Amino acid sequence: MARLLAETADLLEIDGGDGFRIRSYRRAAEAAEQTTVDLTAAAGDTARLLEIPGIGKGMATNLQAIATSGTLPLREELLAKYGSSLLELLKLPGMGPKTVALLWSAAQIASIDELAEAIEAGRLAGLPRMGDKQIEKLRKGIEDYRRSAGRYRIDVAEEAAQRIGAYLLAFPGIEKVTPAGSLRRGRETAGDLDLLVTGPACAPEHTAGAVDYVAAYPGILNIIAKGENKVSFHLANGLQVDVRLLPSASYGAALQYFTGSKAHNVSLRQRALKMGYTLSEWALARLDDNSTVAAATEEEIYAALGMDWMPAELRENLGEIEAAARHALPRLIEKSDIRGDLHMHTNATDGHNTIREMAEAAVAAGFGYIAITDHSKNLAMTNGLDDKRALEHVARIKEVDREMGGAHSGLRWDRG
DNA sequence: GCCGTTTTCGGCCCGACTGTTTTCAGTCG
Repeated sequence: MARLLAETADLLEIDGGDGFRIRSYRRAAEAAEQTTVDLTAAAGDTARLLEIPGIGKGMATNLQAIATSGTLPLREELLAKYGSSLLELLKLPGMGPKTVALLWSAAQIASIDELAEAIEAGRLAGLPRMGDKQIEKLRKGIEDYRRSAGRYRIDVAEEAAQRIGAYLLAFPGIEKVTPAGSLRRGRETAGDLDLLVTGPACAPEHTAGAVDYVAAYPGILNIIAKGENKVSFHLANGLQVDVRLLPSASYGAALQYFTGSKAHNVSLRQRALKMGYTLSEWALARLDDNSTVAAATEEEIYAALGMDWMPAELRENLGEIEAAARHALPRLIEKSDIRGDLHMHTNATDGHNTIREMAEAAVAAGFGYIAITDHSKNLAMTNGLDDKRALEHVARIKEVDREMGGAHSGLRWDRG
């Protein structure tokens, strides 16, 4: 349902529809994706649908149409006019609805393949806003899109963040590098990597040296954009990295802004406006005289908005803004809440560390208990413990427990 | 098309970067 509503928003945009109506479809798509209400089951209950923020009378009707017919009339109408392959064009970088509409009306281009052909045939030259650079950008965009599309596992993004961070910190005048975006929010995947950088080298008007240094990072495949405050590039694995240089006075505002999520930020800025403020990546400022209210830390920005600061993991616009205003944020499970580990392999089979090392690491992590769960011998396991080695292993566990002052009160051996 | 702590009408988030349009439109995050 969310996808169909989002597609309808895209089609409306290509069609030149009202921007606010388009935004309503986007908002409804997000609402459909995030709600815990079973929309198919609730389709007959209009009042229930209307309780969902972003769903009004029209969207309730749309959801009901999707539940019964699998689509909605407006989407069908627009698809009949434009065809579904137009939607794929929007996925190319730099390609928005206005450009798609232009290509469609001026050159009858309705798909990525047709666009590639038109570029090869030189049919784009002479169209409005289609200079050499723009055409080359599209050509490159098609290449990139066909090669790599999608999101990256968080550990991939994390490793890239560490490597780039170490490189950046070597530049004189760069003092701090902080990953923002989905990496900071602890999502499982990241679409791109946002790195915020501050220090004397990031002072306004004096960023040129630092910008050049960023753009000289050895792992860069190609530079997407390079300005006064920002450098965007692709790494060899296709991951897009946005590096932003900020004065420390704005660091909190920028960190808040680039951590997102987008939905969280939109809600937060609406709240700011209602309170007579405007929130940007530079500061929370008064609407009337533009004077800064808060900017240096996230804490003071949230406080000025009448809210508690919240961990980045909560910022998905799923009720956390209201909860923070009521001072009723939930406590997140932290690493320190983990009491033990019930699945550990040692180097007796396919682990990498000894019993003693595992036990010491567990103590250091504050665990109350661990379970050593090495493999027994079976057909699939080449290095599993036979009965004799297993008994020796247990004896060694008892020995380590004794050496480390344990009472081995709960020690037992179960053959699995 | 949605929404409401002055409103059922009249609003709706904000700024950077790019390319090409001599003053700005389009895209992006």
